[in-house]
Amino acid sequence: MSAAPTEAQRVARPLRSDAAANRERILAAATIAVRRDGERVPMATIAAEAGVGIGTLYRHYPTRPALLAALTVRSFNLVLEHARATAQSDEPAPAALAQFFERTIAARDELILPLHGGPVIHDEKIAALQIEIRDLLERVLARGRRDRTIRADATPIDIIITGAMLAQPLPHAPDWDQLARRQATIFVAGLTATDPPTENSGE
Amino acid sequence: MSAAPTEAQRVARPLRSDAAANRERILAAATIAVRRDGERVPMATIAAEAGVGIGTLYRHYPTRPALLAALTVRSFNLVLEHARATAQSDEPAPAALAQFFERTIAARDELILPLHGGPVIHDEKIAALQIEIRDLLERVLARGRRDRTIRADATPIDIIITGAMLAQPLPHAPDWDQLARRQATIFVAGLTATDPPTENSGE
DNA sequence: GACTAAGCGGAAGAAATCATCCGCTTACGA
DNA sequence: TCGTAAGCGGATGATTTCTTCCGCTTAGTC
Repeated sequence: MSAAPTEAQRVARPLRSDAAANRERILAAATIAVRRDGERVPMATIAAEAGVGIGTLYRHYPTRPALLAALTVRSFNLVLEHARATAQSDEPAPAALAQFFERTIAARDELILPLHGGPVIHDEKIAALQIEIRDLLERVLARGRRDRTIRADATPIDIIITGAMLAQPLPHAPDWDQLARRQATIFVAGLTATDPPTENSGE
Repeated sequence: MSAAPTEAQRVARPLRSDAAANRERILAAATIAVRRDGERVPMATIAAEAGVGIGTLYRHYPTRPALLAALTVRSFNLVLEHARATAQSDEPAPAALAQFFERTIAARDELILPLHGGPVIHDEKIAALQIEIRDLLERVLARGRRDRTIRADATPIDIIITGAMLAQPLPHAPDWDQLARRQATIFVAGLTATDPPTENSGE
């Protein structure tokens, strides 16, 4: 035991450069393939399109769920950055949220978000990211509620779900970009508080 | 040729009663299975859950796309009924659209709508149904535009896409019902014209 | 009740996909 | 430059899934 390098040393060893590059190519190819063919796209297809052998793919991601989890983590990390920018924005809350949707739409080619049916991915990292995103968005919504620019019943989940929907691959709609932007605009308009809530009794 | 029954006679022959019942069970089981496991759920699973042999499944729907097309046709037919009811409603346009979404959410366990990624289904019947639904919704929107209750840039595609999103299976959200209804409410609020458009110049 | 064509079911061969294993190659530290 | 451990790749056996085929059953008819 004492002769071996410590755990920390072994864990800290960085990937060899070719391995790191391959990992990146696999993630990029997998993102495209999954968006195009769905989450059951054959592993061999992903490997071929990444330009690596099937063995290499399986070494980096030993199972399909592991690969899908990696794609999802990467996607939520991107969304998290957007949420951070949104939370730090000085704009009024509705404009900040509109920017959040706009960023999500712009980045949608990179995003694999588990909205569609299929096996759910259980992963601690993903759960943690979701919570962090939720909290950031809640902060924006709370600010909007305080200055009466956001309706009282809106929750961060509403924002996340709508964002995920806007990021879905929609093969049939060539003008999906324009469509998505209008959907976002309409939704943000709906989030905006219509009236100062003088009438306090909910239904 | 002259000795054989005419085409019309053969085409018109109704299904034997057990065959009709099996077809119905297959469609019901397939709807549940596809919503639960995704569109690549094994045909054998569907057959088993329908309580029929695999051979029976394949006779009714000789390929997976044929089965998926049947599910989609059935779903769009349901949506078409909702669209008809919406078009005939005397309510103001926003309330009528809210009802449309409410009906879609209530029926979502029956709906297989091709929003998620995966192979697109090309089918004449489906295309025709989509057009019919679109035209009905356009009528409602036009009415709303005329009396200034619906924003000018909303299109029927916006309504259909949002409806399809609300009908998606979302495995992780146990309170998806409540969530979906709030999403619909927010979206309808966004559809509502904010101001009489006295200011006519666009941005 | 008996006949017949429609329909059923599931065994089985074909095809696709998964996931491993190990000999070869290469990055990188000395 | 050399040594070596990390990494690569694809052939391959196992597994899953597809789809056909045909003998048996049954609804509908006379």
